[in-house]
Amino acid sequence: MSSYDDDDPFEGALSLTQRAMQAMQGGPAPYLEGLNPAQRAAVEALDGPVLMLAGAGTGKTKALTTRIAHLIHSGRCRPNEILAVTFTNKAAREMKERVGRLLGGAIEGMPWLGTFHSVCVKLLRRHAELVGLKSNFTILDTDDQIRLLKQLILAANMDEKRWPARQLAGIIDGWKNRALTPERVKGAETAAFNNRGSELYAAYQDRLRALNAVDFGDLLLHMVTIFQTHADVLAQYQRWFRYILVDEYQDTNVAQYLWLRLLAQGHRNICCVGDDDQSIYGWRGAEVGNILRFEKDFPGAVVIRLEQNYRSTEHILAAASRLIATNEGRLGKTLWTEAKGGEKVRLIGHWDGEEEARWIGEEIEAIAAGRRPVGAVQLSDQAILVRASHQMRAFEDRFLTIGLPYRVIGGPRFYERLEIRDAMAYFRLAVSPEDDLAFERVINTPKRGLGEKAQARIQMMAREAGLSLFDAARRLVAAGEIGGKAGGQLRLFVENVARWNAEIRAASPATATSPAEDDDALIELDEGAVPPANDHSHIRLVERILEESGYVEMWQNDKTPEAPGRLENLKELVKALEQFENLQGFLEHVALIMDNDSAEGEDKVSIMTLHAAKGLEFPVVFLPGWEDGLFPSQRAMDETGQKGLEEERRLAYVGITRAEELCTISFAGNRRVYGQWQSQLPSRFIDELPAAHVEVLTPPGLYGGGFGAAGAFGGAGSGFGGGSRMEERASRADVYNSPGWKRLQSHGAPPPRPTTVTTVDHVAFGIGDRVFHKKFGYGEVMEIEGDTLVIEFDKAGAKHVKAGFVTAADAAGDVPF
DNA sequence: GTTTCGGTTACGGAC
DNA sequence: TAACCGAAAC
Repeated sequence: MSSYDDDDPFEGALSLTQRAMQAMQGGPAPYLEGLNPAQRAAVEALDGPVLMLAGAGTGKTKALTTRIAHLIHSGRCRPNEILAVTFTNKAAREMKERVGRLLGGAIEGMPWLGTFHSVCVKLLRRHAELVGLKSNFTILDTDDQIRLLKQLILAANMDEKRWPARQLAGIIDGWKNRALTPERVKGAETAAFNNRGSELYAAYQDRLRALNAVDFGDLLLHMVTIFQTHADVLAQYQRWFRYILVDEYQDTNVAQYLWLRLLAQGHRNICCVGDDDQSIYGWRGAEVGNILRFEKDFPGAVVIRLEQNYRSTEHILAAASRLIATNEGRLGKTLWTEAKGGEKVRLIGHWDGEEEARWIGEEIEAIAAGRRPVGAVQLSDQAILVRASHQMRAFEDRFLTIGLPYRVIGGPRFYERLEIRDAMAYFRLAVSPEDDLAFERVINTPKRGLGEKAQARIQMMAREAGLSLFDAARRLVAAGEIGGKAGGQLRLFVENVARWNAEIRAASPATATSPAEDDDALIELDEGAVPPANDHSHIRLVERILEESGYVEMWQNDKTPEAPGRLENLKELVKALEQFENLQGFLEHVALIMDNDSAEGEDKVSIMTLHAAKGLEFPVVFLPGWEDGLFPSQRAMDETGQKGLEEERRLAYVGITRAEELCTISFAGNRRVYGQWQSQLPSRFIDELPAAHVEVLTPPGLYGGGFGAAGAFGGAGSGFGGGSRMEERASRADVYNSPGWKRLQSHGAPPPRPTTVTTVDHVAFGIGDRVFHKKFGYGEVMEIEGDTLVIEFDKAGAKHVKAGFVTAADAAGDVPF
């Protein structure tokens, strides 16, 4: 065990321990103060299996991080002997920071705190050869995965249209989630994917191995395989990881479950934290059963419930609790709060989705202006949580129009963007020219005249000679077998890649191909992220790669409106490299990083899906689109029936419990679905809200104000408003019988419109009118040709625009509505 | 080899 | 509706 005592990789860890020891000599652990009894119990039950059932907003992370601090502080183990896994990088980061703060500022020193995937990557790099890989394997993302599968489907002579690669990817992911290797699948599920599923799965795994690559599912699957087939390796880690902690346990799939169970088998020092009511990832393989079964898996487990909520008002909590109570098979928790009073959950119906967006926009502005009885007035205190990402558009459109700053969380991610993936492929190729997938991606990007024919020749040469595509290309160039312009371009490409690679090797000879192998000492540097002491030569190299490859030039010459943004993103990518010591470290990091919460400081409204909102909280929350079919989602109900409906209900529960002070649920009577207008029914979940904790608002645009104000939802005595009857629930029937409701549904073919809002379609514009366009901004009408206007925009210049896309800008520069 | 066209599909999404 | 993809047109 001397290898880590005198080596420096653990320096952070040791200093953390030392600091903890010093703190201990100073008296009892200070961090234990401020915990409530349940939290304290969860922190102090250090040995043996513990299940922490932590309701929304009950201080789960506090308990978890304090527990880690306590493990270290009490001398039970060193930081590097704790395995702590989360699902997202964000959660891992937050945990690291908070543990560090508890123990006095150190954030390094916990090499095994990370996501399931990042921990598995580290382990798998160490034991790659046991599953036929080299330790420098690459990690494919979904995009690469699909392209690979497409090739295999075509190779199997199947019609890619009838049997799309996406679907096969889903099937294979499902198998991997359940820890099924191709051999295990063979017997069962032979009917999958036109009876070819298991065969294609096997072919895919072979192909991955040949490429020295893995997909995300493999990270877990391979480790489970290794643990199951190499008792010595498993035993080594069982000894090493003396304490195991798992966050969001309700979201674990079978593979993760097996992985954890194998590791915990010996000492059983495993603490799982979760909330069965917040299990919302069943559709991607999560098994609520894992958490429901914990006490059976680990007999004698201590079960601790965190039920005191510190986040929401009593109305919000009551609404959420009542709703979730409809689900069956819960472990059961009773959330309570000391907070009294506050606003009731608000409910409002709208004519259509656009009006809903308009109303929410106004409401957000009213709150930001302090015109609503909530303490929070920042835009960043407010969030809109939708069921499906396509719902975001109505809000984006509206907010662009009125100039309300917003931020979409979890949209298309930075590292998934086309230009970033292209650039990354160049970097991958420079680091390892034998990366065939990277080669394929950029060989003709920018266009080098190397089309299908030329690429087929490279492929053939590679297959015949057993070479990588790059080496095959090099050989073809050397032999002068590809002539003309293409030949010259290919030569240039090959020379470039070879040169870049040589420079990388010269810069860091040790890491270029074969990482040091020291299986005994489980020593790991913490990620590739290294602060200063960095000459930034790799930054200059990367800039040159982008220049010399012609990639930057390609976008500079591109006249499409996206091009400038893409160049901007490339700059950002180069900047991100500054955090890393070398290119290899960066590539490793990026493969597992999916969140991009850059520019968090700005004051903007957040828009995100309910899934993305888990773990977050906001003073003000809007929950639009509560309509049957949309939420609960028809697809979820079709796929898994009652089970799906219950998961949707948990999603609703997650949504409501994100709110601290004010929660507003809304629905629309009409909505466009796939371009078709449909009339909608309010969500059945609205029936399940407790009337006493809900206030029904009157929608705008309904003359007479009958809806809500005059007793919609039953008025006093039959639903909302009957404050004394906690158990009384709102009913959709109340909605239908209300005078306002009939006006919320359209009855004919024409696209519905809010009755009292004037649309601009038929507003006649004149030459010289000031107008507003949501993309181009303000401008002046120069010419009119039928319904097309020629507008000189202040910022964007002259454009031809259909009249329907602009609104009249009044003198104040404001927008109508 | 590249661009355009037309038919199809989409709307749960972390790593 | 719009975005995407493969096939036909250029």
